[in-house]
Amino acid sequence: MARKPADQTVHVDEILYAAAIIFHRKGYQGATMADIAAEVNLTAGSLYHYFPSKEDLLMAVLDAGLSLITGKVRDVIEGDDPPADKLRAIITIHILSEIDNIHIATAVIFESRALLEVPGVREQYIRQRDTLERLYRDVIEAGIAAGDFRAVDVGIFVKTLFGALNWVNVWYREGGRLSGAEIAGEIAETFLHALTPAGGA
Amino acid sequence: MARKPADQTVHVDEILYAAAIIFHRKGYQGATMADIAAEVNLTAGSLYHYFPSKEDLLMAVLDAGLSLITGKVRDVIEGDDPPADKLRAIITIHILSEIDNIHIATAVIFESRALLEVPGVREQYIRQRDTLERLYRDVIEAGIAAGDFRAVDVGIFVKTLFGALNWVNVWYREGGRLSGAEIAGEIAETFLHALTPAGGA
DNA sequence: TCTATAATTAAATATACATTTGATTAATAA
DNA sequence: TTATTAATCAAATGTATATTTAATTATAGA
Repeated sequence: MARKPADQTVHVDEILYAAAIIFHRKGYQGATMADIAAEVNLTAGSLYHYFPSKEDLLMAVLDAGLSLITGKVRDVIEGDDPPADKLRAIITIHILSEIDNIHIATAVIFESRALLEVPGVREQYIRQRDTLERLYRDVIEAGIAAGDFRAVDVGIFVKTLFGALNWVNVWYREGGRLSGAEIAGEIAETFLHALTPAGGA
Repeated sequence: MARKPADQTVHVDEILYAAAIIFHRKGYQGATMADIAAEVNLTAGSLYHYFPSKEDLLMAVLDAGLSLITGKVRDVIEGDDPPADKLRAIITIHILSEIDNIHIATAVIFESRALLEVPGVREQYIRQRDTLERLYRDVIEAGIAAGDFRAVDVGIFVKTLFGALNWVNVWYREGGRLSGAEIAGEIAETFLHALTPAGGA
């Protein structure tokens, strides 16, 4: 036994996804290379053919997760709908994307800390995270400027919103009382309401 | 060298606090008993004089954290102020307590996952968490019943709120732009606004 | 068909801990 | 004072696990 037939060969993306699953289940430090390998029917050593180290594997997962959400949010934000519509749309797509990629999304939230000490990686991660944050900030600032939103502290508001969005990964269960879309709608409504100017509808 | 003079002797609570610091810094799995011991000038083995295992140490930290917040919130909730005042007050005390005990609070949020597989502990933890959640639910339901709040989905709303509150631990830095009280005020305002009935002030 | 390369494995390396054990010394109670 | 107990340590134990190595086999291209 050595190289497997072509149709059983594993692809990098599958390993990345398997890693996300295991990181989600056991946390980065609790996950073993053997766990991850088993998820794709390989042995631990084989993973090194694809990733130079466990740390690199985590980096790849985090990068994939942040890029994914950022990409989706950015797609939705194009155009010139009013800020309220944009905000509702990005909150919705953000939540739906998370739920749809819950292993990767949860890894981003919980396991990024493990890399925050690795210099170089840290900056890269923070940059990516700030990029996403800025998309939200811009929409909210535009809404305030237009008088559509109440004048909140945008920095705090965005952190608050992100906390709420991230936390969805923690409590969401498939087949629960509400669908992902319903949850997204409810949460979007909460934050839209929070921005409604005094006296507004 | 063996037993230290009485005035240098370490107390259980100090170990618990040291553990919280290290768990916060490295995560439960990344923390070594030696790290924790070093924080109180002991050797790893000595910790077993106080806690039967690393897992028990984590349990103690989580328990302390949840009890702390629940206690503070419960204190504030007594009396019969209107729901809006109560909600503002508990959000505020919740955030201030977290910030004031950031190592323990962060451990509760990030490291409880490590114990969620240990049966017995899991139920205990979930029970404590639900107790806290119920305090919030009750206030919000009372507000809705009184017509002071808009009729949100209370389950989702509370999860959303908790996500936001928990996340404060992640981004809060001492000496930042705003004080803890200002942050708490801003966040409380956000959620109060979110509950304002349509047409209300 | 032959050859180079890619994918894979089993087994070896090396280390890093959690926990245990058996002393050793301070404090305290008798 | 003297025994008992509490607090501590250094050193052993044993295991778990990231990573490396050397071999093996499939695949694809010439």
